[in-house]
Amino acid sequence: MASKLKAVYFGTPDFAVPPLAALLQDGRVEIAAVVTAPDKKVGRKQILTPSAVKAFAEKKGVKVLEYASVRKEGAGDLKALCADLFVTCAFGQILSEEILAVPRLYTLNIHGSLLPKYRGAAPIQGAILAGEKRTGITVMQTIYETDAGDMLLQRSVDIGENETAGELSDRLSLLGAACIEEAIGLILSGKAVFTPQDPAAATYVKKIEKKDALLDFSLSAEAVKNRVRAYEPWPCAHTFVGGEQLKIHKVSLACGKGRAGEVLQADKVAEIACGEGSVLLEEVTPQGSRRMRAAEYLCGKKLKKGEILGGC
RNA sequence: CGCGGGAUGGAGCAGUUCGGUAGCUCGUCGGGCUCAUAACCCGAAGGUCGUGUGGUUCAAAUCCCACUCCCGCAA
Repeated sequence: MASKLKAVYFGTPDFAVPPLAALLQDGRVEIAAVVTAPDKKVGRKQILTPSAVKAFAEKKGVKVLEYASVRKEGAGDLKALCADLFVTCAFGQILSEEILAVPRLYTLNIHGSLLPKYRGAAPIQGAILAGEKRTGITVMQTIYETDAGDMLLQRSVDIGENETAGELSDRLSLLGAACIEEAIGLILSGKAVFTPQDPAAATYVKKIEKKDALLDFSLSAEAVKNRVRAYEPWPCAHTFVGGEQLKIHKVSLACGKGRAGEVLQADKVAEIACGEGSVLLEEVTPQGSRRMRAAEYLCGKKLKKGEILGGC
């Protein structure tokens, strides 16, 4: 067998860990280095915390390169590694043409959607927001234009009716690991064929922001449910009850009628009217409290029938 | 020292401003009603009010001090 493929892995969050783990176990590949974002201050205590990928790589004894901007600082280091392959996965930074040209073979990206749909920073949330029943992983060339490179392979999965972005992300992450393995096989056997994306079918998903998670009950019940699923576990859909934030982790559909955001029932179940239909709150986190089931929340009598939720 | 909320029977909360008999909804248990029920009616049990054998006081869930744990914001 020929010498190992020398690869550099670019990734940052949890999603990028399983594919890295797969490559590290793969006898055909040698990971020369992992490139990730610098440690960030995290949590109430603002403790400097390494990225998930960095923590994993260090545990495995892999060389870690950290850059606030790999475009500006990393080109020299990366050239010196003489890599055959770059693999990017939820890296969070755009690579320059100069860096993309460094590896001897390809720069591949593992993307969490069925391209050309849901290009961009939040493909998993994008698919859920759109009410898709199916999504998947695409392995394609990383080019300067965001997620627009020619595709090497694609694998799809069903999206569960009640699946959250967090759950789907975990599954796709594992699928991504399998896909990159398969991609390595194709490359080594000389069977790699790259298919261009149809630019006309491309859609983009912007990065999710905290403010996106304030629920708008004038949308249809189904759209509200999709938002709740897409924003779980972060930034977590929420509304306001009596001036206090109420995070909403899980809802189910119902068919009540009322003004958008109106509390239709607050006795046995918490039913909120939407623009079309209604939703039953299933799991929530009141401000200053812990996550709880709707039935427990209702025991505290914080929610009153007829009240209008939303705004702040 | 980043800002803020919280800890009260098994669960979720009120009561703390202005100290004075431990309260609500739900659950549990017993009984009743019913063809039947997670529904309804009657009754009961269950709490060192986070910790300190802390301080003040005739008297502390409530005021003061210290500590522990949980959570939201911000990143």
